[in-house]
Amino acid sequence: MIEISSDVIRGYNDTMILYILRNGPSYGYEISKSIKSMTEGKYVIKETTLYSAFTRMEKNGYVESFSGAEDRRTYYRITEAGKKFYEEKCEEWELTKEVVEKFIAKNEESVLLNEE
Amino acid sequence: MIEISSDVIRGYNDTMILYILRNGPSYGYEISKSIKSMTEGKYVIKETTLYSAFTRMEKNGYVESFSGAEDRRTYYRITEAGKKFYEEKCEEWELTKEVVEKFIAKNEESVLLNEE
DNA sequence: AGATGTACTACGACAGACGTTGCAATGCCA
DNA sequence: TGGCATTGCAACGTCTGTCGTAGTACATCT
Repeated sequence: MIEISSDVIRGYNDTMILYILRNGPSYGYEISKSIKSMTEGKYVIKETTLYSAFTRMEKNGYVESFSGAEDRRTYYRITEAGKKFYEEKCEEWELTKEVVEKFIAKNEESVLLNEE
Repeated sequence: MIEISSDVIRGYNDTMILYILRNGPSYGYEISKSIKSMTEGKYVIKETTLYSAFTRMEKNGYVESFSGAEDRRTYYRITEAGKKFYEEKCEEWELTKEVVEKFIAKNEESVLLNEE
């Protein structure tokens, strides 16, 4: 069973969270459920990772927190800076993907190309 | 100018190095040149990152080092364990890509889908 | 009453990346 | 011949995001 290494996702947890918040405010537990269902259970964010991402992003001005009126939850809303950051991350991802894929062998093809 | 964040590549530096070593033994400086040219300068691995990757991978048994007969370089050769590790990383990458891409908006399309 | 789910916080450890520095040999150009 | 760039590597310490562990508290279900 192959698992996603957190080292890759590292730095993209924020992006995932912001993606969800672009559809409206949400809170920790709901976001973690969203991520799990969107990835069909392939990726489940750790609670500590999630909440530390909130504090980091709030400090950076990418999200704002507010208390729910009827419940004890802490909601988060994406800011303009957060949207901008998200879009930059999307562009960065395209570049990263392009770079990494040059080093990925797809099913045994062309092992001996010896490019340089 | 968008730059690749090291947080994404984190954990894939080893994979890149192993990819190159699959074509035969090499040494630090040559590998860094290869990575740079293969990515058309889009990614340049830091020296410290490279050499610390060598020691880590040697400790893990993914590479073996030996001294060049004619020069003062330290060469590295990929081991069977290294090849196996590399192939696992390739599979992991496919999965990671699939997961991350669910959270990437490609050029303003479908911002309001609200999937859940 | 106890288990499970919801919702969040605090603390500390770990590992990979990276900045900085240092050093030594070589090549080259002026 | 002097100086500078390039090659090639090692040691040190710092930073940051992730994650393990633990704890709190309330709600609901059995």
